[in-house]
Amino acid sequence: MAPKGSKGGAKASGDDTRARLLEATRRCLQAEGIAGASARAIARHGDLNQALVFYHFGSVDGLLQAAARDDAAERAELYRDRLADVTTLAGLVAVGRQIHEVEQANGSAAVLAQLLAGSVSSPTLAEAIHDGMTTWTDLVSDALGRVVAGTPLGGVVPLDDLAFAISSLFLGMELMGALDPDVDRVAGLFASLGPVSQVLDALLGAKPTS
Amino acid sequence: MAPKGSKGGAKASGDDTRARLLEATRRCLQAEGIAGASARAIARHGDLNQALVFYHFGSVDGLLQAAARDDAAERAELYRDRLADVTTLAGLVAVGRQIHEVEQANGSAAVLAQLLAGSVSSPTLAEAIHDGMTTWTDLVSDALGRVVAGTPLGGVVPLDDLAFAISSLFLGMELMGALDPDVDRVAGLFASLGPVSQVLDALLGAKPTS
DNA sequence: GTCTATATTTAGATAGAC
DNA sequence: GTCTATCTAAATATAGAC
Repeated sequence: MAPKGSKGGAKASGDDTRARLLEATRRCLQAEGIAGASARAIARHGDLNQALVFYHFGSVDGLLQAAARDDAAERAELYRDRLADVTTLAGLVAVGRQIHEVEQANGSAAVLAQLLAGSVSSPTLAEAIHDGMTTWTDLVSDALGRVVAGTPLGGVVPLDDLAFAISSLFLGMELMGALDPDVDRVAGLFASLGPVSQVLDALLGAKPTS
Repeated sequence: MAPKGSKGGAKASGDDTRARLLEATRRCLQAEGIAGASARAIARHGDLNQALVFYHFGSVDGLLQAAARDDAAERAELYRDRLADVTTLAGLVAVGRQIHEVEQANGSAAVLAQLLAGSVSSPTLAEAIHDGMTTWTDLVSDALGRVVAGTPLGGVVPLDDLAFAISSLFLGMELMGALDPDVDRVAGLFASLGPVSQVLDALLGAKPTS
């Protein structure tokens, strides 16, 4: 299953190994957390050799930074289109619900939370996360702008502050929701937030366009 | 400054050491994160001997559990009265703002976030955090109940789900806000959320009692 | 209860064979 | 590029002196 032999013109070269290391990092962060994400532990999660971490990324911290940037790019890619269609609060909640479902299978918010926890002792990791976060909050901010446009809240709501809050909400929920995995509180929240958002849309006089 | 001699009838006994270890744990989690919270690192932050961790708490994980329970108790103590007075959304936002200010000086949410990050690899730590979290979310849930009572949202809003969301929001904001400590985004959010909550209170026809 | 070793394991990181 | 072997530092945890 591991493509290490010389096969045709395929590059058995390091690009594949780098990708596998990044994927192993994600899985390790989910299973063991940032405190358990050693070079050896990461390598185990991808059936790789521990030394490859340092050959390809210089250090464990370097690998974590790369994972942070890689994850951010993938996240933006995944949700850009969905968020671009949002024009109402109910629509935003619906997309949030979808994102949570993807996230459940995906675990990328859990990974991000672990990376954030690790960033307190690594300024370089903090910077890598910060960079990736802005592209994400920009997407949310644009969606919010369309939601409040033409409502009494237009001009009153600080879009970027609220985008920051919504992003934080997702992250925090993922962290707290992991406390008892039996009940999916986030799913429950979105389910009952549907009706609430419709009430609020009505109160705000929103005009759905989609 | 360290009370280690035999002084009058004061107990130079272990109670004081336990408290100092717990305080050192808080400081260490804030400065080094869960990944750097070793017995030695914690001891350094309180000018204590590394072996005391194991004598008093059995293991590093045991100390982290104790810190989680201790923090939860202190948090409930601190905010119970403030939240008990909340009857409007604007009032809730105002209290949230106060809590954030205390938190800025205090750092307890940052500590909690680190403990949560560590809980993925320690079921016992997860349980300790979970226990402390419910008393906190109960307080928020009660406050929310008073806010929506008599508004169109009464009966529509699931109080416990929303309390979960609000608690998650605080936690996530603290994590994300640490990314660039120059700008206090949380303070900015609360500042501009004041007017918004007043608009919403008006829309909901809330009748302030305080 | 507190300290000084110390035994044991695991961590990050590198050298050198292949 | 990948692997084995290895150096060094740091971790958990304990034993035993005080």
